[in-house]
Amino acid sequence: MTGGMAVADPMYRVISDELRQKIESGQLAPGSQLPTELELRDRFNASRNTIRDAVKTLVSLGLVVTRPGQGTFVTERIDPFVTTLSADADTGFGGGEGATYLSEVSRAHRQPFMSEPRVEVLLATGEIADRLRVEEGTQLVSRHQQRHIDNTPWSLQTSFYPMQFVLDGATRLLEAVNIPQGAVQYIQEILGLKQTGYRDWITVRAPDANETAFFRIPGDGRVAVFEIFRTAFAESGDPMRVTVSVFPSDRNQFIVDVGTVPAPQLGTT
Amino acid sequence: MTGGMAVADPMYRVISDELRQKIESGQLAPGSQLPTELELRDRFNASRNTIRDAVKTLVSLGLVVTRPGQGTFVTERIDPFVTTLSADADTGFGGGEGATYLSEVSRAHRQPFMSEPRVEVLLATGEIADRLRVEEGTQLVSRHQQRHIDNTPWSLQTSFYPMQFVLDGATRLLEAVNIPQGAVQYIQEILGLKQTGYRDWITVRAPDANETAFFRIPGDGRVAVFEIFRTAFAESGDPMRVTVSVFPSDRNQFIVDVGTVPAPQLGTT
DNA sequence: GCAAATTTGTTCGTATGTATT
DNA sequence: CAATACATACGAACAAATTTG
Repeated sequence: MTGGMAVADPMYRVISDELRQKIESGQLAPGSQLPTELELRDRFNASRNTIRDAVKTLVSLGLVVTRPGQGTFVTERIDPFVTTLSADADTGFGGGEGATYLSEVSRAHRQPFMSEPRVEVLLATGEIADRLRVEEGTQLVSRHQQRHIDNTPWSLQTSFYPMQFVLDGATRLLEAVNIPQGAVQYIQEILGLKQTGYRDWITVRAPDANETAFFRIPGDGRVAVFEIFRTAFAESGDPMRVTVSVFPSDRNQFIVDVGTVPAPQLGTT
Repeated sequence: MTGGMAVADPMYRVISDELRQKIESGQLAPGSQLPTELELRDRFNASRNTIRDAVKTLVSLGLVVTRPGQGTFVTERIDPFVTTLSADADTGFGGGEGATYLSEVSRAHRQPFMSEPRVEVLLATGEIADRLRVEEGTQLVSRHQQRHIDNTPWSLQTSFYPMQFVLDGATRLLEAVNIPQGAVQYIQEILGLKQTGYRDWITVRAPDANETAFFRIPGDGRVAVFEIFRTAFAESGDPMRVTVSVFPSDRNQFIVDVGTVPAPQLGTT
């Protein structure tokens, strides 16, 4: 342990701290414009590059956004969409997916939109094979969808099913069309395979290039994404489906109810 | 729409993309050192500042870490700790807290450590008052704990109880000592108030100054934190406790089980 | 519709500070 | 103490996006 006196913070940090304090105290309101870089340069008696370093840390913290040709603005919070992961445990239908997804969103007075699926046949790779408990190289059907709410890109979802389901008669899994009653219900109707539960595995990571483009978030990883692996189980205890959903963390929150919980109060924080 | 030809990416982006590809393809293994800034400057025929911009975007993406005096290294993944939020629904005890926390961690062959609590009496503020459904300004007891695993800082946890619980006899809530059987159990024993369920509200945000210091994560928001609000409900349906837990997203993942789910396979992704 | 002004983005050069080996 | 490597800071020039006159 060296103890000793603290060294002075670098100048860009002092500047960003002062601006940060002004933002977090509300002195600089959300949506309002910061002084321009040249104004800040004069005000703090620093070079423009040092000002830019200070502003960059604020950008990194998600406190401000910069717009070329316009200026730097205090971030406006997006009204978050809240997904209940533990919805409808009895029916085996999960929160935030398929048929339940649409009704959940409508309930919050928002306009949902779900793209037609992109369907592929592919070979199981490490992570997916692992979760589905099949051999690597097993043939799978993947159904990929983009989901929007109020014209804002909201999530990317890909479900993986064993190709065997199709061979056994669930041919609509291969059609690039939404399944009205939901794939879970469809599989039960055709194959008699009932989903009795699921496990959600929640992680957070930096977005890849596809995700930054679709969600329109910065390409430098400042906005992380949730990646939720949902493994659905049949009565036998075997996995019957894996769904991978990606949500930008700046506009998504999740709820998990355990035990007896009163109905949520809409509009509550 | 202007259509038109795509303009060339800036140089620092071209450089970071090339390095990124080398890292993600495994050509640069985790833990290995990148060429120094001066070497990269010569290799890419750019200025050192431009190289630094490229490296900064990699840092921002969490792909590399820089160490002054040493060099730049490919990030090594931390073996994540996985918390089951839906644990023990029957008993009303939640995953990842108090008594269950210790046993859950031990099960994974890790060494847990929980600090003695810092206890405070304070007035309910907006967010907490809202979730506890009490008036702003109501007196609350807060119990704050730091939790480590294998000497790595793991989470910060603060629980809020109505001060009335203490007045009604649950005086140990005010003592800055761990409650062996857990506060939930203690409250039930003393007050006969049974926790019948809880709601977890999962968000992700940039860490504040305290959190960056405790978790030893960079102060610029590159590593986000989970913030999980757990509102616990009594039989009456009224909230009896709010617990706020903060976890760095680089070393934590969460599981939610809904319906019938087979036991987890340890060591599985 | 266009040109000028404004504002942020990229790139270079240079010098000095700080941490580690 | 010296060498190495990243961190901070300044100055300068030009590019690209946007707004304004």
